[in-house]
Amino acid sequence: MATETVENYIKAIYVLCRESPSGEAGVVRLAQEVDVTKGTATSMIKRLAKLKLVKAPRYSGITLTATGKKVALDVLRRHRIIETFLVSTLNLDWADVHEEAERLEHALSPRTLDRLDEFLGRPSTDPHGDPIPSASGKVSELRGKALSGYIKGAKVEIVRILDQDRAFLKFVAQSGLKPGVCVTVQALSPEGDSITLQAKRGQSVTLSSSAAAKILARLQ
Amino acid sequence: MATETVENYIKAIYVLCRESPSGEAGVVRLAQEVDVTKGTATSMIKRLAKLKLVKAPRYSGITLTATGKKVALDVLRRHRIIETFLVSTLNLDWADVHEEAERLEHALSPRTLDRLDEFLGRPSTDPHGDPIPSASGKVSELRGKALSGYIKGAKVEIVRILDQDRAFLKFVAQSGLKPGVCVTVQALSPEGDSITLQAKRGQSVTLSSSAAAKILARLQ
DNA sequence: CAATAAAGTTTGAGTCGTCAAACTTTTGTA
DNA sequence: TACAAAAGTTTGACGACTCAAACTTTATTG
Repeated sequence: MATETVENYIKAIYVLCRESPSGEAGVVRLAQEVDVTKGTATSMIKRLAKLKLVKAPRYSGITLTATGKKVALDVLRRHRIIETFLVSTLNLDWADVHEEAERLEHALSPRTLDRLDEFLGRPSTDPHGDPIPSASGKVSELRGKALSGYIKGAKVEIVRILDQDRAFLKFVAQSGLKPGVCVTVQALSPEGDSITLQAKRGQSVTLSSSAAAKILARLQ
Repeated sequence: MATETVENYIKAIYVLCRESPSGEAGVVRLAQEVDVTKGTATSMIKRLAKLKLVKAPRYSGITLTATGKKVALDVLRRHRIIETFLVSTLNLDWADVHEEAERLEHALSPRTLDRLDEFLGRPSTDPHGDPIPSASGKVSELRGKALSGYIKGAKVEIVRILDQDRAFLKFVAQSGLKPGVCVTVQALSPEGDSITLQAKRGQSVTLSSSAAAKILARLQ
C-alpha cells in the first residue's frame, strides 16, 4: 500500500500531466506542488520509479504507469467525495475544503468511502465541478470548454472551476459563478483581455481572460 | 502541534492510566497498546517527557501532565465524535468503527470537527457509551457500574461497553446488550462465575463475570 | 534472602522523508 | 554556435520512528 506521501506525489504528477501539453510532468513544478525542494522531488521520483508507479528517464519528463494512474484516480476519487461531503453535508465553505480533504483522503478505508458515496447519493462531480472517478477507475474529463472560448451572446452554464486556490475560489463564489449557474456572454474585449458576463439576476461581472480560462462552461 | 504518533502514545497512556488502580501506565503495556517494542516505547516516553506531556521517573510509572491530559482528551473527543458519525450516519458496524476512527481522528481540523459535532446534534456519548469530552476538555467518566456488581432481580439499563475489541463487541451486539437496552438480572452464579440476564423480549443471555465486568449499567 | 522472572533502558542500526548546496545536463537565445 | 539560465541530479546530513539484542533495575517467591 502506497504511503501518504507517495499518494500525494502521484496525485500531483497526475494533475501536472493533465495540464501540460506534452502530457509529462517536470521536477521543478512537482516540487512546487508538493512543497519540497527539487532535490527531494528527484529522489522521491526515483523511489516511485522503483515502485513502478512512474516512468522517469534521466533528465526527461515524468509520466505515470498504468498502476500509477490507478493510484492517482483512487486518491482523486477519495478527495472529491470528501470535498462533496464537506460542502453539501457539513456546509463548509467551498473555498476551504481542499486542504481539509487533502488530509482526510489518506485516512479513509474503501468501505467507509463507499458508505459515504452512498450517503451522498453517488455524486458524479464535486463542488468545483471536477468529475469523481468511479470505483473502478474511470473518469469523464470532458464536458465544457473555457469561458474565454465562447462568442458574444452565448448562453452557457458554468460546469467546472479548474483551480483549487482559495482566493480564486472565493472570488468566483463572490461573483456568483459556481457550477450550475447560467450566464450570458455580454462582451469580449481582446484589447482589455477580458470578458464580461451577465447572470440571470441582471448583475454583470468582468473577468480577465486568464481567469476565464480556468472556468469551464457548456452551451445551454 | 503533536505529531500523529505522539497523539497515539498520549491517548494510550491516558487510557492505561484510567484502567490501572495506581493511575500510572507501564512501558510494557503501552508498547503493546501502540504496537511497538518496549525499547521503542521507552525512547518515545523520553521524547514525551521532553515535550512536557508526561512525567516518567526512571524505572517508575508514567503519568500525564496537565498538558498531556489536554491532548489526550482532545484526541478522545475527535475519536468518539467520528465513531458516532460512522455508526449513526454511515451505518457502519458498531464493531468495526474503532480502527477507522483511529486513522481519521488525526486528520480533522477543529472547524470540521465542530461542524460534524453540530451535524450529529452534539452527542454526549459515542456508540459504545463512552462519554465525549467537551471542546474545553471536560469528561464525566461516571455513570453506571459493572453488570457483575448488581444483585438478582435488578432492572438495569446498559450504558457503556468498556472494550474496543471487535470480537467482544460483535458478541455484545449479538446478545442484544448495546447501550440503551434494558435488562433484568435473572441469576448470579458465583460457582459458575457467571451472570444471566433477561432482556425485555424474553430471551436470556449468560455472561462470564469477566465479560460482565466490562459492561456498565445503571438502575432504571 | 538469594535466585530468577519481569519490567525498563540502552545501544547500534535501518527506513522514510526532508534540506542545502554543489554539481551536471538541457534549453533558449544573443 | 557559444554560453548563461533553467531544469534536473547528487551528496551528506538530519529528525522522526522503528527494531533487535544486550543490558540494568525492580519485583516475586521458594
